[in-house]
Amino acid sequence: MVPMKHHRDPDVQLLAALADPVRLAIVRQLAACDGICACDFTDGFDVSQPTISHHLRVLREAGVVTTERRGSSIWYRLEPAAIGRLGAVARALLPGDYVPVADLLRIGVRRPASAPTSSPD
Amino acid sequence: MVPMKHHRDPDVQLLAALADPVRLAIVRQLAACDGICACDFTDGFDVSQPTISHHLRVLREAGVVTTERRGSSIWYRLEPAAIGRLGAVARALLPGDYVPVADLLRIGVRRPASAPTSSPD
DNA sequence: CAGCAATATAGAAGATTGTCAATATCGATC
DNA sequence: GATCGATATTGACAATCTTCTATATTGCTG
Repeated sequence: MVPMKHHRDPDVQLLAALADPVRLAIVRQLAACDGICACDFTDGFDVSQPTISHHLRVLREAGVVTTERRGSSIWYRLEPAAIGRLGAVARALLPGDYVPVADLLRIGVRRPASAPTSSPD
Repeated sequence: MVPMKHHRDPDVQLLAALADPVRLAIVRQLAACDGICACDFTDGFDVSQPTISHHLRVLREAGVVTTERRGSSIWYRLEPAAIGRLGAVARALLPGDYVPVADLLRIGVRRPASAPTSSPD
Protein backbone atom coordinates (compact mmCIF):
# COMPACT_ATOMS: atom_id res chain seq x y z
CA MET A 1 0.00 0.00 0.00
CA VAL A 2 2.54 2.55 1.06
CA PRO A 3 4.45 3.36 -2.10
CA MET A 4 7.58 4.52 -0.33
CA LYS A 5 8.95 4.56 3.16
CA HIS A 6 8.26 7.88 4.81
CA HIS A 7 11.42 8.98 6.47
CA ARG A 8 11.28 11.12 9.58
CA ASP A 9 13.87 13.41 8.10
CA PRO A 10 12.26 15.31 5.21
CA ASP A 11 15.69 15.91 3.73
CA VAL A 12 16.21 12.17 3.43
CA GLN A 13 12.82 11.85 1.80
CA LEU A 14 13.70 14.61 -0.66
CA LEU A 15 17.03 13.03 -1.54
CA ALA A 16 15.45 9.59 -1.87
CA ALA A 17 12.79 10.97 -4.17
CA LEU A 18 15.49 12.27 -6.49
CA ALA A 19 17.80 9.25 -6.18
CA ASP A 20 16.26 7.26 -9.00
CA PRO A 21 17.21 7.53 -12.67
CA VAL A 22 13.63 7.74 -13.90
CA ARG A 23 12.55 10.26 -11.28
CA LEU A 24 15.61 12.45 -11.73
CA ALA A 25 14.99 12.47 -15.47
CA ILE A 26 11.36 13.42 -14.85
CA VAL A 27 12.41 16.24 -12.56
CA ARG A 28 14.96 17.48 -15.06
CA GLN A 29 12.35 17.60 -17.76
CA LEU A 30 10.03 19.48 -15.44
CA ALA A 31 12.78 21.96 -14.66
CA ALA A 32 13.06 22.79 -18.34
CA CYS A 33 9.49 23.92 -18.84
CA ASP A 34 6.57 25.24 -16.92
CA GLY A 35 4.46 22.12 -16.85
CA ILE A 36 4.30 18.75 -18.48
CA CYS A 37 1.39 16.47 -19.14
CA ALA A 38 1.82 13.07 -17.55
CA CYS A 39 1.26 11.45 -20.91
CA ASP A 40 4.53 12.91 -22.17
CA PHE A 41 6.41 10.94 -19.54
CA THR A 42 4.54 7.80 -20.47
CA ASP A 43 5.64 8.28 -24.07
CA GLY A 44 9.19 9.40 -23.34
CA PHE A 45 10.48 6.66 -21.07
CA ASP A 46 10.74 2.96 -21.65
CA VAL A 47 8.82 2.05 -18.52
CA SER A 48 5.14 1.35 -18.31
CA GLN A 49 2.46 3.92 -17.58
CA PRO A 50 1.74 2.63 -14.06
CA THR A 51 5.44 2.86 -13.29
CA ILE A 52 5.49 6.49 -14.38
CA SER A 53 2.41 7.13 -12.29
CA HIS A 54 4.12 5.53 -9.31
CA HIS A 55 7.22 7.68 -9.69
CA LEU A 56 5.12 10.81 -10.04
CA ARG A 57 3.36 9.88 -6.83
CA VAL A 58 6.65 9.47 -4.99
CA LEU A 59 7.73 12.89 -6.23
CA ARG A 60 4.41 14.42 -5.21
CA GLU A 61 4.49 12.91 -1.72
CA ALA A 62 8.02 14.23 -1.27
CA GLY A 63 6.83 17.70 -2.20
CA VAL A 64 8.94 17.82 -5.35
CA VAL A 65 6.09 18.28 -7.80
CA THR A 66 2.56 19.66 -7.77
CA THR A 67 -0.34 18.56 -9.92
CA GLU A 68 -3.08 20.41 -11.69
CA ARG A 69 -6.01 18.86 -13.45
CA ARG A 70 -6.50 20.29 -16.93
CA GLY A 71 -9.33 18.61 -18.74
CA SER A 72 -8.83 14.89 -18.86
CA SER A 73 -5.09 15.13 -18.43
CA ILE A 74 -3.02 16.12 -15.43
CA TRP A 75 -0.16 18.59 -15.53
CA TYR A 76 2.85 18.26 -13.32
CA ARG A 77 5.00 21.15 -12.26
CA LEU A 78 8.20 21.36 -10.27
CA GLU A 79 7.78 22.79 -6.78
CA PRO A 80 10.43 25.52 -6.47
CA ALA A 81 10.54 25.18 -2.69
CA ALA A 82 11.76 21.61 -3.03
CA ILE A 83 14.67 22.71 -5.19
CA GLY A 84 15.38 25.41 -2.65
CA ARG A 85 15.48 22.80 0.06
CA LEU A 86 17.91 20.70 -1.95
CA GLY A 87 20.15 23.72 -2.33
CA ALA A 88 19.91 24.35 1.39
CA VAL A 89 21.00 20.79 2.10
CA ALA A 90 24.01 21.31 -0.14
CA ARG A 91 24.90 24.67 1.41
CA ALA A 92 24.67 23.24 4.91
CA LEU A 93 27.35 20.73 3.94
CA LEU A 94 29.80 23.32 2.68
CA PRO A 95 32.87 23.78 4.86
CA GLY A 96 32.74 26.77 7.17
CA ASP A 97 29.01 26.56 7.58
CA TYR A 98 27.09 26.54 10.83
CA VAL A 99 28.51 23.94 13.19
CA PRO A 100 26.11 22.11 15.49
CA VAL A 101 28.49 21.82 18.43
CA ALA A 102 25.92 20.07 20.59
CA ASP A 103 25.62 17.31 18.03
CA LEU A 104 29.37 17.02 17.83
CA LEU A 105 29.67 16.61 21.57
CA ARG A 106 26.81 14.15 21.63
CA ILE A 107 28.57 11.68 19.39
CA GLY A 108 31.96 12.35 20.93
CA VAL A 109 33.80 13.66 17.93
CA ARG A 110 37.54 13.76 18.35
CA ARG A 111 39.77 16.06 16.40
CA PRO A 112 42.71 14.73 14.42
CA ALA A 113 46.04 15.28 16.15
CA SER A 114 47.23 17.56 13.38
CA ALA A 115 43.96 19.38 12.86
CA PRO A 116 44.80 22.91 11.75
CA THR A 117 41.88 24.25 13.87
CA SER A 118 40.39 26.02 10.91
CA SER A 119 37.12 26.65 12.72
CA PRO A 120 37.10 29.46 15.27
CA ASP A 121 35.84 28.61 18.72
CA MET B 1 29.40 -8.68 -2.98
CA VAL B 2 28.54 -5.41 -4.60
CA PRO B 3 27.49 -3.22 -1.71
CA MET B 4 25.36 -0.87 -3.79
CA LYS B 5 24.09 -0.65 -7.30
CA HIS B 6 26.39 1.48 -9.40
CA HIS B 7 24.22 3.82 -11.35
CA ARG B 8 25.30 5.00 -14.76
CA ASP B 9 24.32 8.51 -13.80
CA PRO B 10 26.81 9.72 -11.18
CA ASP B 11 24.27 12.25 -9.96
CA VAL B 12 21.88 9.46 -9.10
CA GLN B 13 24.67 7.69 -7.27
CA LEU B 14 25.47 10.86 -5.35
CA LEU B 15 21.85 11.41 -4.37
CA ALA B 16 21.41 7.77 -3.43
CA ALA B 17 24.50 7.90 -1.26
CA LEU B 18 22.99 10.78 0.71
CA ALA B 19 19.44 9.41 0.78
CA ASP B 20 19.83 7.38 3.95
CA PRO B 21 19.34 8.70 7.50
CA VAL B 22 22.56 7.19 8.82
CA ARG B 23 24.66 8.31 5.87
CA LEU B 24 23.24 11.82 5.83
CA ALA B 25 23.97 12.12 9.54
CA ILE B 26 27.51 10.91 8.94
CA VAL B 27 28.00 13.45 6.18
CA ARG B 28 26.60 16.23 8.34
CA GLN B 29 29.04 15.37 11.08
CA LEU B 30 31.87 15.37 8.59
CA ALA B 31 30.79 18.77 7.31
CA ALA B 32 31.19 20.19 10.79
CA CYS B 33 34.85 19.33 11.24
CA ASP B 34 37.96 18.57 9.30
CA GLY B 35 38.06 14.85 9.81
CA ILE B 36 36.48 12.20 11.94
CA CYS B 37 37.79 8.86 13.08
CA ALA B 38 35.55 5.99 12.01
CA CYS B 39 35.35 4.86 15.62
CA ASP B 40 33.40 8.00 16.49
CA PHE B 41 30.64 6.95 14.14
CA THR B 42 30.64 3.49 15.62
CA ASP B 43 30.12 5.02 19.03
CA GLY B 44 27.67 7.71 18.00
CA PHE B 45 25.02 5.74 16.15
CA ASP B 46 22.88 2.88 17.30
CA VAL B 47 23.88 0.62 14.45
CA SER B 48 26.63 -1.97 14.50
CA GLN B 49 30.21 -1.33 13.49
CA PRO B 50 29.93 -3.34 10.24
CA THR B 51 26.89 -1.30 9.29
CA ILE B 52 28.82 1.93 9.81
CA SER B 53 31.66 0.51 7.77
CA HIS B 54 29.23 -0.39 5.01
CA HIS B 55 27.75 3.11 4.93
CA LEU B 56 31.20 4.67 4.86
CA ARG B 57 32.05 2.47 1.92
CA VAL B 58 28.93 3.58 0.03
CA LEU B 59 29.90 7.18 0.67
CA ARG B 60 33.47 6.57 -0.45
CA GLU B 61 32.42 4.81 -3.65
CA ALA B 62 30.10 7.69 -4.46
CA GLY B 63 32.98 10.11 -4.03
CA VAL B 64 31.41 11.82 -1.04
CA VAL B 65 34.20 11.07 1.41
CA THR B 66 37.90 10.37 1.32
CA THR B 67 39.89 8.25 3.72
CA GLU B 68 43.28 8.63 5.27
CA ARG B 69 45.03 6.08 7.39
CA ARG B 70 46.37 7.57 10.63
CA GLY B 71 47.99 4.99 12.82
CA SER B 72 45.61 2.15 13.51
CA SER B 73 42.52 4.24 12.88
CA ILE B 74 41.15 5.68 9.66
CA TRP B 75 40.01 9.27 9.25
CA TYR B 76 37.19 10.23 7.00
CA ARG B 77 36.83 13.62 5.38
CA LEU B 78 34.15 15.15 3.27
CA GLU B 79 35.07 15.58 -0.38
CA PRO B 80 34.25 19.20 -1.23
CA ALA B 81 33.80 18.36 -4.90
CA ALA B 82 30.91 16.09 -4.03
CA ILE B 83 29.10 18.89 -2.23
CA GLY B 84 29.80 21.10 -5.19
CA ARG B 85 28.23 18.53 -7.46
CA LEU B 86 25.16 18.35 -5.23
CA GLY B 87 24.84 22.12 -5.44
CA ALA B 88 25.20 21.91 -9.21
CA VAL B 89 22.38 19.38 -9.38
CA ALA B 90 20.20 21.74 -7.39
CA ARG B 91 21.12 24.77 -9.50
CA ALA B 92 20.42 22.90 -12.72
CA LEU B 93 16.87 22.34 -11.48
CA LEU B 94 16.20 25.98 -10.77
CA PRO B 95 13.76 27.64 -13.17
CA GLY B 96 15.38 29.69 -15.89
CA ASP B 97 18.47 27.56 -15.98
CA TYR B 98 20.06 25.99 -19.00
CA VAL B 99 17.49 24.07 -21.02
CA PRO B 100 18.55 20.87 -22.78
CA VAL B 101 16.36 21.37 -25.82
CA ALA B 102 17.58 18.21 -27.49
CA ASP B 103 16.42 16.16 -24.53
CA LEU B 104 13.08 17.93 -24.56
CA LEU B 105 12.53 17.12 -28.21
CA ARG B 106 13.64 13.56 -27.70
CA ILE B 107 10.86 12.81 -25.23
CA GLY B 108 8.37 15.00 -27.07
CA VAL B 109 7.55 17.47 -24.33
CA ARG B 110 4.48 19.56 -25.00
CA ARG B 111 3.92 22.95 -23.46
CA PRO B 112 0.76 23.75 -21.55
CA ALA B 113 -1.69 25.83 -23.52
CA SER B 114 -1.65 28.66 -21.00
CA ALA B 115 2.04 28.65 -20.23
CA PRO B 116 2.85 32.18 -18.99
CA THR B 117 6.40 32.05 -20.45
CA SER B 118 7.88 33.32 -17.21
CA SER B 119 11.44 32.55 -18.22
CA PRO B 120 13.25 35.26 -20.14
CA ASP B 121 14.74 34.35 -23.48
C1' DC C 1 -25.64 6.71 -21.30
C1' DA C 2 -21.85 4.09 -23.91
C1' DG C 3 -17.34 4.35 -25.26
C1' DC C 4 -12.82 6.18 -25.24
C1' DA C 5 -8.57 8.43 -23.53
C1' DA C 6 -5.81 9.53 -19.54
C1' DT C 7 -4.39 8.53 -15.04
C1' DA C 8 -4.36 6.02 -10.68
C1' DT C 9 -4.59 1.83 -7.81
C1' DA C 10 -4.05 -3.18 -6.48
C1' DG C 11 -1.40 -7.10 -6.21
C1' DA C 12 2.59 -9.77 -7.17
C1' DA C 13 7.41 -10.87 -8.64
C1' DG C 14 12.17 -9.86 -8.75
C1' DA C 15 16.00 -6.90 -7.47
C1' DT C 16 18.25 -3.96 -4.21
C1' DT C 17 19.22 -2.33 0.30
C1' DG C 18 20.07 -2.06 5.36
C1' DT C 19 21.33 -4.67 9.03
C1' DC C 20 23.55 -8.05 11.87
C1' DA C 21 26.79 -11.93 13.66
C1' DA C 22 30.96 -13.94 12.60
C1' DT C 23 35.36 -13.52 10.82
C1' DA C 24 39.33 -11.50 8.49
C1' DT C 25 42.77 -7.83 7.89
C1' DC C 26 45.81 -4.26 9.35
C1' DG C 27 48.68 -1.53 12.54
C1' DA C 28 50.54 -0.85 17.14
C1' DT C 29 52.45 -2.68 21.35
C1' DC C 30 54.17 -5.87 24.57
C1' DG D 1 55.89 -13.13 17.17
C1' DA D 2 51.53 -12.92 20.16
C1' DT D 3 48.00 -10.01 21.31
C1' DC D 4 44.95 -6.21 21.16
C1' DG D 5 42.31 -2.39 19.10
C1' DA D 6 40.28 -0.60 14.90
C1' DT D 7 38.30 -1.34 10.54
C1' DA D 8 36.77 -4.15 6.62
C1' DT D 9 34.66 -8.22 4.55
C1' DT D 10 31.55 -12.24 4.20
C1' DG D 11 27.26 -14.39 4.28
C1' DA D 12 22.64 -14.29 5.50
C1' DC D 13 18.01 -12.38 6.26
C1' DA D 14 14.22 -9.11 6.41
C1' DA D 15 12.51 -4.93 4.60
C1' DT D 16 11.96 -1.95 0.89
C1' DC D 17 11.86 -0.63 -3.92
C1' DT D 18 11.04 -0.97 -8.92
C1' DT D 19 8.46 -2.86 -12.19
C1' DC D 20 4.92 -5.29 -14.36
C1' DT D 21 -0.13 -6.87 -15.64
C1' DA D 22 -4.73 -6.23 -14.68
C1' DT D 23 -8.25 -3.29 -13.24
C1' DA D 24 -10.51 0.89 -11.47
C1' DT D 25 -11.40 5.78 -11.71
C1' DT D 26 -12.15 10.13 -13.98
C1' DG D 27 -13.38 13.33 -17.64
C1' DC D 28 -14.70 14.08 -22.33
C1' DT D 29 -17.60 13.07 -26.42
C1' DG D 30 -20.68 11.01 -29.56
